[in-house]
This record gives sequence, C-alpha cells and structure tokens, in this order.
Amino acid sequence: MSKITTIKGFADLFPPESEVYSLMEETARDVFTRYGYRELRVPVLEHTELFARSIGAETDVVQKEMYTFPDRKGRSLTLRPEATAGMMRACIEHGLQEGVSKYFSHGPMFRYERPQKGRMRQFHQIDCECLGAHEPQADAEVIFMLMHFLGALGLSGLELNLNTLGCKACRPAYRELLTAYLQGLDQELRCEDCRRRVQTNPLRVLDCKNSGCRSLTENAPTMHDNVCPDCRDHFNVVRGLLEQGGQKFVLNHRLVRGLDYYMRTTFEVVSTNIGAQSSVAGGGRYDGLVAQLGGPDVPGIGFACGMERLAMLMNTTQERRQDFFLAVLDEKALDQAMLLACALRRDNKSGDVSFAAKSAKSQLRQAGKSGARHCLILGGDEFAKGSVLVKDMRTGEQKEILQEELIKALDSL
RNA sequence: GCGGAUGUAGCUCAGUUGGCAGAGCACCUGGUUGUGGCCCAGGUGGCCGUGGGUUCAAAUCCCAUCAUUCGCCCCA
Repeated sequence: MSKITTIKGFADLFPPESEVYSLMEETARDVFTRYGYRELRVPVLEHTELFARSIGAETDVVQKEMYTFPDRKGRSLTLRPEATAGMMRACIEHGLQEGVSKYFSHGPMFRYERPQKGRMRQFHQIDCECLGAHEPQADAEVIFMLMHFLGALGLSGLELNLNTLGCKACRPAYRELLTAYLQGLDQELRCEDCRRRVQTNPLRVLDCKNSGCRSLTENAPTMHDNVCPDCRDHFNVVRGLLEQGGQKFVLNHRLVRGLDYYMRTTFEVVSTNIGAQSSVAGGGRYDGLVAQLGGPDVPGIGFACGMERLAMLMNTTQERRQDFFLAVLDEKALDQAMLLACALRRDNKSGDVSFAAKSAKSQLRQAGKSGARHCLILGGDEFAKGSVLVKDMRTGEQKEILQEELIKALDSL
C-alpha cells in the first residue's frame, strides 16, 4: 500500500512552528485593532473572473499560477492567489458604508508555482485593506501600522522600500517614455527576459535582478521624475509624514509591483537574510480597483505580509509550560486521576494526566519533559487516603495534599 | 515552464575499491519495590525513495521514474 503524502508545495505545520503562526495572527489582531481595523473573513474559493478582472489578465499570476478548475456544474472557480480581490468583492457585495472602512484578514492563498525556500503553493498571508480614503495620510498610516506590526513580532534588519507608480493620468506617458529609452539600448540588454519585457511590461525591466540589466537601466527615466503634479504632491506628503514619524525608508525607483491594480504609493519590506525570496510584505494604493469590480469609485490602499517568510525570521524557541503532570502509579486510580485532572483544568490549570499506570521513574521523566511546574503523584497509598503527592519539579520538594484542597494548594505553591 | 543538488532509522547524517546495515540525537526498559534532569547498561526501530539493468555479489555502478530541495521566472 503506497503512502499518502501531502501535495507538492503544501505543508503540515506541527508545533512549535504552528505556534509561531498563531503568534503572528494574535499579534496582527492586537496591533491592527489599535488602528481601527476589524477582521473580515472571506472564502478561499471565488469565481475565476474576479481575479482576472482585478489582478490583471496579463499578469503571470493569472496566466499561469492559479488553481483554476470547473465545479460540478462547469463554472470556473479559482482558489484565491491573493486576498485583496476577495475582500473587495465582499465589501462591494454587502454595500460599502460612507467614509473609511478598515479590514484585516489572514489565511491560506494558492499559487501553482515551483516551490522553494519561502515559497509554497499553499502559503499564508496577513492582509490589511483601507477603503474610502484618498488622502496621503492614509498611505502613511498604513505603512506605520505595517512597520509597527513587524516590530511587534520582534523583527529587525528590515528595509522599507518606497516608490510611486503614478496614476492613470501620468503612467501611460511614462510607460512610453521608458519604452522608447529601453528600445534605444535594446542591443545591449543582456538578458533574454528583458528583451521580452520591453514589449510586454517595460516597468518590469527596472526590477530585473541581473546586474547587467541593472547597470544599463541605471540612468533610465524614473516614474518618480515623471509623475503628474497631483501624484507628486501626494507622494511628497507621504514621504514627509514618514520622515516626521521617524520611519526610515529607501526610495527605490525600481520597485514595480506585479499586480496591475497598484497605483501611486507602493511599498515593500525586504529582509537581507532569508535567501532569494526576500520580500516579506508588500502593498500599495489601488484607487481604481473597487470601481473596476463593479463597485462605487472608492479609493483603497493595503498590504499583504507573507507569513512563511516572516516565520523564517522569527525565533521559534517557545518553551512549553504546564502547571501539572498527573502521574498514576496504580491502575485502580486511573479513573479518579482523569477526573481530577479535568477538575484542575476547569479551574484554569493546564496539564496532562497519564492514561496508563507505568513506573514512577518513567512518569517522572515524562513530567520533566512536559515542562510541568508540579508533578502530582497518585499511587495506591494516596488513592486509599484521597490525597495526592505534590512534587515541585524545580526544587524537588514534595508534600502530601488532600484532593479537595489541591486547587487552593497549587495556587499558593 | 527552465537549471543545479539530494533521497539510508522518528530527526541529523556516515557508509572507503561493489563484500553481513551504521553513528549521534530521540524513544523504550533497567540500574533505584514509588521519584525526573546527569551518569551507566541494555533494547525497539530499515523494501538503503521506486522500477529495471550489470554482477557470483549492489546502499554503492548504469538507465528510468518519483519525491524533496536550492536557484531562475514571478511574487508575499
């Protein structure tokens, strides 16, 4: 019989790693709530069209990375490759309130890519979306919040990259300008991919990691120098706010995001020491997206954090702590022991109880490994007296205590 | 989709020129009739990824295949 295994690019998370993910989720909730965000839970499966319309039909994500399949009635469904589209869909479907709405979410996303370090086919993101604010103060707040969150996870050594992508008024002109510039040095472009990109997505040439391409585009016109006055003013306010707030950042004119809906402010947080997949969070403004999905013309800005990548940066040494381990030395006492343990748990104590009467030595060993503060020993003698022997695992002191006084005794020890 | 590396015990990995399948950690039992960590003794645990080939003989050499992994692409 062949073994059934996980699907390629899908992973089981055991402790302590699973606990790191819980910690990230709790921290996110704690921090985001302070900024007025509330949780939105949306489905993992959506109509394919949602993603085609929001992310961009020409992007790699939509063209070759989605888990798309027909349901039993032939409708095309897709496992979400990112969170924003579904959250926008939900907001539109249930009617947006006037003013600003702030939502966060977290959960699994799916992309059919070749797995590698920090990249799974099922991966997890924490997302924040702020709708209804076109002002640059909203951009700055979102960035402050993201950095606050990453700081609360105890991460350091991260770099915030910032850029503006212009808007639908000024980006087309820049795109032409850049294309013309790139075609001027077409022969010298070293990498194959960039030759193709000049045609399909010229902005991506700026983002190429090939050092030859990078030096060739060193003097290319930048979006930043070619945005319209409105975009320039917007970006300057964002930069000014970050500076005043003491948030360091790097202006990176090569920062071009892969999803079509981004405009104006974009940002990305990178780490230098987790291998090739260095981007741990990214986001930006997407003012046209809600309208594009059939909703009102409401502006938006948000970001996504890659939990797998954050996990690589967090130290996973969380010690196990329990209040007790209940060792049972006599078969007669097994039932009573289990009931006693449950009573302790109802009284907010945490701990394990033996289901089988084994040697004192082996159970003390087990108690030690469980990290229990006290080992409660219930053998034939204690069973007869209705008591329990309480051993302090740190000092080794032990004391016999009647079972009905146990709860009070554990508190005072 | 393209390249490179690796598959041997639960985990991390040795395994020489082709010659009985190994270590450390973990786990279990005992040393102590009912007392952990340290120490000591013993023990469980393997289709050597899978299928074929060469050979008297294959974990080892050859072919295929699957899986994992690191890069590219792309993205969080």
